Amino acid sequence: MARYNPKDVEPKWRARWADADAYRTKTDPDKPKYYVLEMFPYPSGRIHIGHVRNYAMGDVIARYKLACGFNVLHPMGWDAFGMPAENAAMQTGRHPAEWTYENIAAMRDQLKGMGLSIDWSREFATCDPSYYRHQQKLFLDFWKTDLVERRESAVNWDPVDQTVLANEQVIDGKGWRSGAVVERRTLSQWFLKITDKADDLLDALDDGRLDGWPDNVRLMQRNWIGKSKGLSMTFDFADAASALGGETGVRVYTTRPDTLFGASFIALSPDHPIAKAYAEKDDAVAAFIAECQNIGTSEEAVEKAEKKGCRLPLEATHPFDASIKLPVYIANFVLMQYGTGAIFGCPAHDQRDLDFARKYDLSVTPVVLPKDADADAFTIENEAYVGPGALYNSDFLNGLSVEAGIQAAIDRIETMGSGEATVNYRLRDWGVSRQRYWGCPIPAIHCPTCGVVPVPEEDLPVALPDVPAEAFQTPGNPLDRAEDWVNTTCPKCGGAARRETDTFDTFVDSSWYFARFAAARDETPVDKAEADYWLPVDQYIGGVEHAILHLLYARYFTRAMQDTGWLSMAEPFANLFTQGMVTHATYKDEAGDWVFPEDVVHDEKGARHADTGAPVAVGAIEKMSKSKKNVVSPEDIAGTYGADAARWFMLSDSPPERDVEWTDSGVAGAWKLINRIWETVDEHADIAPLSLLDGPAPKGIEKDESSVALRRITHGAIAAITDDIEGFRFNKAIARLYEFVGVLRKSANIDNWVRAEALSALTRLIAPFTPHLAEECWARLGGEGFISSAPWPEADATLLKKDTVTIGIQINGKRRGEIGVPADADKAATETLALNDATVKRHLEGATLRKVIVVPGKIVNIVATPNS
RNA sequence: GCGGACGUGGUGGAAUUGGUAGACACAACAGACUUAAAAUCUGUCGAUCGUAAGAUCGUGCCGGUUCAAGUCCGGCCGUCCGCACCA
Repeated sequence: MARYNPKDVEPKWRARWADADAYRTKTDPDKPKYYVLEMFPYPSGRIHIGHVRNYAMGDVIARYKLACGFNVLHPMGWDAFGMPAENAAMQTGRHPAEWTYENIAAMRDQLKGMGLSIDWSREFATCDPSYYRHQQKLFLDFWKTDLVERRESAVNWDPVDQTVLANEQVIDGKGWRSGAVVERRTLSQWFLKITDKADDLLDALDDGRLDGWPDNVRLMQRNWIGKSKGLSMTFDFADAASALGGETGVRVYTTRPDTLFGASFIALSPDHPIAKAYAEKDDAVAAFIAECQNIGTSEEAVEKAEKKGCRLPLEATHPFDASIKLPVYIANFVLMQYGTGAIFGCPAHDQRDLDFARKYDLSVTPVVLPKDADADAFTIENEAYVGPGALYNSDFLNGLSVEAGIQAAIDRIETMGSGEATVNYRLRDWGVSRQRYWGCPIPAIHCPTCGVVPVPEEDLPVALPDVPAEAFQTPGNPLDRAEDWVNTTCPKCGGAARRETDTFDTFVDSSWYFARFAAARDETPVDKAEADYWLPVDQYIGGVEHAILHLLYARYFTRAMQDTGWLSMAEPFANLFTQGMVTHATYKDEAGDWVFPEDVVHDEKGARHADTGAPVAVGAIEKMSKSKKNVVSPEDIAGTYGADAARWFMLSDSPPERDVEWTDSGVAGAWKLINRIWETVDEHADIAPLSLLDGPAPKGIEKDESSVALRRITHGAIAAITDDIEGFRFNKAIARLYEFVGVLRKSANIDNWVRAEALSALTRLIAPFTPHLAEECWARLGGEGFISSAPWPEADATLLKKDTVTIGIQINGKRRGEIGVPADADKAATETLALNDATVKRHLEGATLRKVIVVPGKIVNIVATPNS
């Protein structure tokens, strides 16, 4: 008997699948479709064990649905634009395109080595001009449809690298790469008006359209959109004539208009136009604003920053009581981007306002009285009261609840004409401009005469100019310096003009790739009829780290494509599964440098370096990352044990949504099982081939106990594993397979037909997990064609019913034994059987029976009290 | 600070609606085979007591509901994730 050798077997089957074009998908309106998609990878260089987990999960679903008779689409491509390619260009002097396409080639080979059922004919990279030209077309359509806006916006500017940085790239107020202090600059940027769709993006989270999404992702999106209902209102200036900036009052936004009588100051954002007007006339104000801008936008900075303000020579009149004058400050904690960029401060009921009021010695008037509190004794010390209660100190609002007070205050302000109920979102419009070379060029032209003009469609694509690799050694965007490319003529007036040199945020690239996979056409972004057949994606699988941005942008983009007539649905992903990360222990040597796990040995003295013997510190178990060196190469594993073993291990033990720690012993366990299956199949191939199943079941097997027992196990396994795959419980499906194999190996004297039935089922059940092994087993058993085209096994319901069941017996809630009862025994019969059980009798001696609770098929609980 | 998830043997984890806690696997230990080792196979494996039958305890901690709680409720403790000066 030959030992199973994946090094020969796996490439053989992959070659045969490829020759037969086994996973090529065609649109077929007569068949039900199923679109499985895993988030496409960034071509960083090598595939990572996390990719193996992600794509193995998708492949299980794809192969399972294929076996169930669905027309399955399971494509793959590359999210290929982005910063790492430019960083590599800076470090290695290689052109981003060269680096990227080389990585793609290497990773494609690796992925193919996993034996995934992917339709490779649909592959593309987002950096292919044949992809991004359509993205440019979509953008032009969005522009025409008023989904796009050009607007000034503050950005983090790195003065050394001369580029815009994302917030995540600003560390302690400094550029992550250059270390230079980041400046805030205002640039004209392109925006997609996602806030216009905020309500629908929010509604869809709860109205059933996204029932196939995990609750936590929906919640994160809800919080991110952050809808709040409140009041926008104007506080008039007491001496409007002397106010700078040409305004007679200031507009504020509040969600707590019920606390208006507790107002003690007005605060403006340092970026507020009125603040800026004063800064021009007053150096102290200008200095304060400059100081605020230096704090930076990072979270830590914001958290530590003390509340500070700068008093303006200005007072506002209280709308409900003209005798109350409120001082106006510029305050560092007020954000220009949210609401109106100005607030009224009510220190008693807002912690920030209270901190500010204490610092500047402003009045603190409580206006909400907690239930059971005494109005005379209730005071605010250093903690604002934000809970419910009854309004007081509040004139016409007195006695109302917070909710009723909010409404009453809004009504009064609206009647007075000085404000109106307003909805605000935390979500901001999506700035898509990046001052980068390696991205999709934004198809716009700047003309000194005509302004910003769209590139005519017939001129698409606006292809990236071929700049030399050395261009990346100079700070700044190489596109700015590509004079031949930048200088062009205006499509409107024909005069000299310049191209837009910003490229799209790479999130744009990944916001519609799923549609392109399904319905690509050379001349249009998608074919609508084909997109209607395939979309939405039935099962989308990826990391939870994309729970907010990518998924929200893709949802927005689908709506925008609906508005522009390219698609006919709003939601791109019907079902979403977020899988956990693959983690591994980290190691550091005495110098504090990371050490690869393969260089670490464990002995009685602890962890040491394999070569030097120097002690190594064992660090936290973390997500595998190159920088921490805690990576395991999938190629090594596949080389030793085969792709099937790697896939099997990645899916066993841990629930798919949870993080899994990589261990070497785990893969060895997978390898053992693969061999056991092969041996079992090989031993039976001649005596129990699949051809036996062409004939009818032998007479009398329904009376043969061991045959019936094995058939029950076979059909029980089919039912349970099917259910587990449907529910993404791959770890449980695998546990079931272990059990099934264990029983089958010990089935020596059972009828061959019954064993052939079990082997047929087993082979088809493992096919989604270990496709190469399954094909080899299928062929060995004499199966016809690929197992990938064999139908999924069906469980025989009559074999799932049990004749007798074992149920537990409790006495006073404690388990005292178990009995076998007929499966259809009623309560009375079960109770009689239980009470006649010897153990039960023994326990009931000297006690009085009080009550017997029977849950048929599950448990009997006998309540008794001792006689004393 | 706000929102959410989770906490079960030495380990990963099962127990889907309250109903026999610990399936399946890893590690460990013992045995078989072997000159030996590896591989493979067999067995043991929550804790305590007991030769055994069995008994008692046991799902982060404290309390509650119930005939019955890992599961439900209240209060703590801990870990992880998301958001974070959002008015």
